[in-house]
Amino acid sequence: MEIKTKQQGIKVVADVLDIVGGKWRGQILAHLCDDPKRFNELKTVLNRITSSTLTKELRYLEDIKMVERKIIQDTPMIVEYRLTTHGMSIKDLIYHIVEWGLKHRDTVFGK
Amino acid sequence: MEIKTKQQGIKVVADVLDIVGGKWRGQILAHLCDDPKRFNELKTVLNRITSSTLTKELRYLEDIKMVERKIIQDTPMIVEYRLTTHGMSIKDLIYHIVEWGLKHRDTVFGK
DNA sequence: GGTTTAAGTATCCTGAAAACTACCGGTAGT
DNA sequence: ACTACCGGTAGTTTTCAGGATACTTAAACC
Repeated sequence: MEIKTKQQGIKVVADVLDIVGGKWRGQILAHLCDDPKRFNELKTVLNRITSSTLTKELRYLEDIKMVERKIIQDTPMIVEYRLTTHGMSIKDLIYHIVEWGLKHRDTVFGK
Repeated sequence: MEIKTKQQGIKVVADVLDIVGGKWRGQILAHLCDDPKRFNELKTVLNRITSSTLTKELRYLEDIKMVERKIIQDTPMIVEYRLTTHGMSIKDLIYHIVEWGLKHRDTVFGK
């Protein structure tokens, strides 16, 4: 659990940004930080995402054990998505991202 | 400089990930954390990036004031890229990214 | 019987990011 | 004269994430 070489550190950065990157994954994780959300709740709050894309992203996040899908009720179908215990660890990182963004948005986003 | 609403926080996350996301930008910034680097140094260390892509990414990072381009010598041409004082602030965030990656890579990248 | 709601699937399609290829001007080396 | 190095630019092509659109299953309400 340590950086042995420079290149190794860079690879970690690339890998993490691969998980959290893309148009939606970061936002989905950020939304799940607070509390579990149902499929259509996520769909509403993530303006303009389509069902198929949301499904794809959620399946990916499940695969990497960040998010779990829980069927709350069969009929009517109620499904809840929440961070796994492991996924919770992303909260801190997201907090740091928001912190940096708030401090530096003006310079970077040119206002 | 504060989060007023939930949606605002999410937008910050999306914006930051937009800067640092993509295939190369995070890696370029990570490499520049340690010390300034010349164009071809970056090109070598970022395996498989092409000149045109590297140029595009560097211009973008210049535009948002994260990186500065400095002509060290005219002939032979020597150009150095370094983080701006402002850009230095990303070091901490990258450190947090690496830290999270090292702790969680095994679960997430399935080993 | 028709419509609505929830949580999706299945296809096809598009647009933007990145790759590929070729080229430039100036200099130094052989 | 030829080649290689440095830091690019220009134009085209490929790739694939994400978007658009339509459909599904099962129950519940009107």
